[in-house]
Amino acid sequence: MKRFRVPDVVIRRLVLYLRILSEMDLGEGRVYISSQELGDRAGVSPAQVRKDLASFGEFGKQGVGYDAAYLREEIRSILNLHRTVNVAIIGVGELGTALARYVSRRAGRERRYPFRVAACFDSDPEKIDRVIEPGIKIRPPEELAETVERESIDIAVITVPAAAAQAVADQCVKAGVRALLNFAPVKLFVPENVRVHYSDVSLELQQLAYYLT
Amino acid sequence: MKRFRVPDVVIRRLVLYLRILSEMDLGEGRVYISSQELGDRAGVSPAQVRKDLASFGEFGKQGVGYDAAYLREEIRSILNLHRTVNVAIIGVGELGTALARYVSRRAGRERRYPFRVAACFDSDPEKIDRVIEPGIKIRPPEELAETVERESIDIAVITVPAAAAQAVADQCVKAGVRALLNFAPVKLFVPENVRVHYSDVSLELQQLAYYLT
DNA sequence: TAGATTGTTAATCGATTAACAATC
DNA sequence: TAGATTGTTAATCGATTAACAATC
Repeated sequence: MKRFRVPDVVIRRLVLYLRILSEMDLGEGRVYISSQELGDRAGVSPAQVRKDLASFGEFGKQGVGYDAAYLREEIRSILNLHRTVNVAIIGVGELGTALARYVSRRAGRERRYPFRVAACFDSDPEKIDRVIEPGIKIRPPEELAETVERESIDIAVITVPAAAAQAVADQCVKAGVRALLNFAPVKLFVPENVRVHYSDVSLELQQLAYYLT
Repeated sequence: MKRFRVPDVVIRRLVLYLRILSEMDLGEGRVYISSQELGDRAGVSPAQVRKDLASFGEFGKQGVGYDAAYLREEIRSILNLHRTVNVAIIGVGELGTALARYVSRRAGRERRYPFRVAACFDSDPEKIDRVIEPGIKIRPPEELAETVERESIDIAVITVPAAAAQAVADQCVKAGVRALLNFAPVKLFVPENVRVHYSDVSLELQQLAYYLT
């Protein structure tokens, strides 16, 4: 599978499909879902659904549709969600705290939620050793490199002030982290083998403002 | 300006250009910036920059570039950011609180930041009347409609649990809100004259997981 | 003037949609 | 079998890039 490079936007929709399949109640027997229905629920065309899935293999039966439970597990595999994904949160302000708790609580609740908050960091000496959630203690930035190594950190979530974000990103990259989720309102410059996603409230608000009136 | 429909992705980049121009130090005299430099800083090609701007008019001088301060104000106008944009936050858990404080503090600090947290809502009776930031008191959901009207709410930020998000969106739409920023991990179905943007941490983490290995 | 950079058109690239043979 | 739906190819659509005349 994945003979060719698959566009980002396809991966994004795969996550949506997985979510829909995970929320479906698959009580008794085999449940099939058509590209039409999956598309309706995800807000995309049936052709899009079929094409997206076809990037990775043949998962359906003509005339019948897709076995929901089977497709769900196939997508989980494609997305690397069958193993634990270790996350570090850098910057434990209000947002960082909220995210750390959200992710760790959800992991505690849902058996299939693969993300684990493996570490949290803050540069404020006052906060070091504070426990923000059972099992999650705030560490100082000096311990970043060794922790990334020891805990096999896969993704660093950056929730520090904008002015500090690039330096934090540099440290993460140096420590070997290959995926960043940046909440600071700045573009991060990283080597091309490192992937950065952004979550930027101010940007969203500013974009939405355009569509007013 | 805006003779034709401008793609969403252009508006998104306009926000980036605005941010870069706003962060530039425009001390003395006229400062010019070329599409090359603006593009470098925003991470897009110079041709892209010129084409994006050309959707709205002619802002540059051949052989010279763009007057940074002038372009900044033009983009601000295009994006509707010259007037106050009123925001309501629905759901004042940890994330909602963090966002309310972030936006209102930034508005207090930056003279040109146009967003105002005009109201906050939560359905928990315990939280009603609690003040989360000077001038921002939590209101009960029953007051949503009248508040949207009275405060001219432009954008509703939805930070309620996933199970409640669609109902909240319906209420917002009914109350006349035309733009939503949804943090709950669900697709919202709204009339087509209402715009929804999403900020979805779990989705981003799941998408990033794909690129590991 | 000469050099630089815009605004714009044409060419390219890539993603979405339509359509239908294959087949369950 | 007949009806339904997939997987896939071709057609369409739209966005990005390249190139260059206009012009500061």
